[in-house]
Order: sequence, then structure tokens, then C-alpha cells
Amino acid sequence: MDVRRANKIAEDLEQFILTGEYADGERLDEVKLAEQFGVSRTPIREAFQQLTVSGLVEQLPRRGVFVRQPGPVELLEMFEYMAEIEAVCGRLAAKRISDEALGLLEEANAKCEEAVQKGDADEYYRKNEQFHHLIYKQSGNGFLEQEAFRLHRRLKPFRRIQLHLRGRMKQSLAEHKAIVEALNDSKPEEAANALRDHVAVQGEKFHHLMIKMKSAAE
Amino acid sequence: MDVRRANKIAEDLEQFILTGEYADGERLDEVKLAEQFGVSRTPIREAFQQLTVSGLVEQLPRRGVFVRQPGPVELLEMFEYMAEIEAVCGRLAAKRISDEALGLLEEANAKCEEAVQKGDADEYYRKNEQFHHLIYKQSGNGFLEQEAFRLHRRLKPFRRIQLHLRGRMKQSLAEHKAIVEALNDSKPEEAANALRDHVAVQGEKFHHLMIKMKSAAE
DNA sequence: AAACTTGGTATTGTATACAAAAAAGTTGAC
DNA sequence: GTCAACTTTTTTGTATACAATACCAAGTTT
Repeated sequence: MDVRRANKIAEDLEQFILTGEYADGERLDEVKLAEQFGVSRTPIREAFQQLTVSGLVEQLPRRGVFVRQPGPVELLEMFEYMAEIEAVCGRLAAKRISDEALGLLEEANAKCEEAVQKGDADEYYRKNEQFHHLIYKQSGNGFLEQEAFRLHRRLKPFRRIQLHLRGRMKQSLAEHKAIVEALNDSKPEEAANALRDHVAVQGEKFHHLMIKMKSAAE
Repeated sequence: MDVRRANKIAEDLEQFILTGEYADGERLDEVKLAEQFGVSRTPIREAFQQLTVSGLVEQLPRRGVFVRQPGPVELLEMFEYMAEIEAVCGRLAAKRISDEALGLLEEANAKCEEAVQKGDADEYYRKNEQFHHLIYKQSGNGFLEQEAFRLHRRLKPFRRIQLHLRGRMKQSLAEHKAIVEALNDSKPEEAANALRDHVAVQGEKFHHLMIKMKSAAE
């Protein structure tokens, strides 16, 4: 099926923004982007509309569009929200997860463990992602799953940073095990709490990193 | 400040879709809409991009855009999600709510009570909305607040239907009181549970209505 | 009669032209 | 040298033109 051009452009731009290729406040030049993508301004502008709704970009009338990286406060809010969303997924998944999915979850976790032993942060990152996506799915609520997925994606670049902190991978893995256990025992509240804490700690680690970076800059 | 034209058009179209003015699967005609709004196709198309991201409309390449009303399953999923989101708001608000906001909440609830006595469903609806928005805000998380607001808005037309069910307003009011109490006593889990149930029952009532409508149609 | 062309029409997607507004640059007064 | 008014240049927003594709209906073939 022929994907829409504007969609593809929007995705590309989203990628650039999420990976931090474009700095906060930077103006996105219509004509320059049109040249880069080898199209006219029209599809570029359509892509801008999409990015605006996603909140990755801000349109000021008659001024242009500017990338909008979340500030420290918004970022903490997003992490808190993510923690709560995952907790909800866990709570529902504890009631609804299938044996098969539980097997897949343990499998993904085993791969995480391998990655920890190899000290391969990238591999850990990928398998960790699978682990979480599985839980989203097992919430049994497609809408919730999509929302969780969306936010997870949005926070990707910020989550990645703190994974390289000393001992974080090992700790993360231990948390995973607690989560699997709660799901296996069909204990909704425990699963929710385990997942909330697991994600919240990411936010805290990130917060910690931010403060360090800030004081280092002074 | 001069609002963007495409934004305004998108809002208008969103309104039409949310109020059910456009049926599910209906194609939105670019040229017809362009005439109606007195603009060219360009701003219409930009509005379409926004609606697509919001999920209110689906774009099939080279075919056009079609309104996408949520089906029964998706609707139930959305209600469940809403219930969980509100529960989260309640949990956080119980820890963070200010005395002032608590006063406003009781005030809004008193207005709800008046509306019940007058049997004014519309007035009840408005005050009920204020009540919920206050709780979103008191979660102390702006991002969460926005997400809750967005979904609340999306579910508006479906929530409205079930409010006219016999005795629903009175029951709803009683639930409100339990919520206020939990917030007042700073009991996060109770607030969360009260809010979850309060919203979940809306979903159930709606589900019930759907089945009735379906069987009536046979 | 069903399925398969074929020509015509309508509709989408993209480029481009043009108008309106903002930004940048220039001149001139003090 | 600084600031203000004016001019030029960019840039955004919108309309329109045009190409490519999908849709539809009549006619043709099997």
C-alpha cells in the first residue's frame, strides 16, 4: 500500500526531533526542507500539521514552526504519567494475561538477563522494550496499548540516557522479575505498584542526571 | 492573536464529528467543504492531517478521508481507559489538592445537587464537567491533566446519552460525595477507586444502552 | 450472463503562483 | 552613534493549475 508522502515526511521529522537532531526552539524552514525532501512546500506543511497535534512542534501564526522539546518540568510530568499508565497496564494484565504471553514475557526477560551479563546496553534496551510492549498488549485494552506505546516512544531518547548509569541495568532486571512474578500470581495491585516504581525510578534517575548536567554547566 | 485557519477548520470538523453530525464511514469531500468554508482545498487538507492524528478520521491513499466513529469495542476500551486515568488523577490529587481547590470542588458538587433537584440534566452535565476538570487539575501534573481533558472531550457525546437514564444523576451525585470525602481525607487509594468506579459505571451504562438499542433495531 | 476492456469523469496529490505579513536592511535626522 | 521611518527581501498562507490515480458506466468478448 502506498503510504502518504506527508506521513512519511512527518515520521522523518519526528525522528529528527526525538533523537534531538533539532534543538529546542529551532525553526523548521519550509523551503529548505522542501528542497531536502525533494518536494514542494505543500507536503511539508501537511507534515507540520501532524507534528503540531503530536505536540512536537509549535506553530506561531505568520512566524513559522518551531521544535518544542519538553522542559524539565514537562519531562518529569511525562515520566510520572508514563509510570501511572504502565501501572494501569500491569493491573489489567495481571487479570487478563494468557499463559502464552507469560511465557513470552519470561523469554524476553531472559534475553534481558543475557544482555546484562554481556554488558550490552543496546541489546538490553531492545529487549526491555519488547518486555514492556508485551505488557501493554496484555492489558487487553487496545486503546490503552496504543497510548502507552505512543508515550513510550516519546520518552525513548530520555529513557535511553539513564540506562548507562552504573548498575541501572541490573537493578532494572530485578524489577522486571518482580513484575513477572506479580503477573504470574495474578496480583493486580502488586503488578501495578511494581511497574509504577520501575518506571518512576527512570524518571528519578533522569532527574538526577539533569541536575548533574546543570551543575556541571555552571 | 490570529488563530490559524486550518486549526479553526479542524476544530469545526471535530465538532461535527463528535456531535455525530457525520456518520461513521462517511467521506469528507474536499471541494464541498472548501466551498462551505469559503476557502480553497489547501486549508481543508491541512485540517484533515490534524484530524487524522487525533484519530477522528482515516485517510486512505488516493481514496479520501473518512470519518471514523469508534465501534462498540473501542468505545468500551476508551471508557475503561478514562476510568483508569481519572483514578490516577484522584490518587495524585488526594496527595496534592489544596484547601482552596477542595472548596471549589464542594461548591461544584453543590451546584450538581441543585441541578438534580431541579431535574436539569444539562445543568448537571455542565457542573459535573467542572467537577471532573478540577480533579484533573489538582493531580498537579499538567501533562496528565491535558490527556484527561482530551479523552473526556472525546467521550463527551457518549457520556451524555446515559445521563438521561432514570436515577443516574442521583447515583452520580452520591459517587461525587464519596470522591470528595476521599480527597478531603487524603486517602489516595480510596479516591482512585471511587473515581474509577464512578467512570466505569458510565461505561457500563453506555454498554447497556448499546445492547438495548441493538436489540430494539432487530 | 459474467467478466473484462475502455473511455470518460471525478478526485486526490503536488507544484507553483500570488498576496499578505514579518524580518532585514537602508537611509537620514538628530 | 542611535534611533526611527521607509524600502527591500523573506517567508508564510492561500488559491489555483496540472498530473496521476481511482471510479463509473457502457460496450465488448467469452
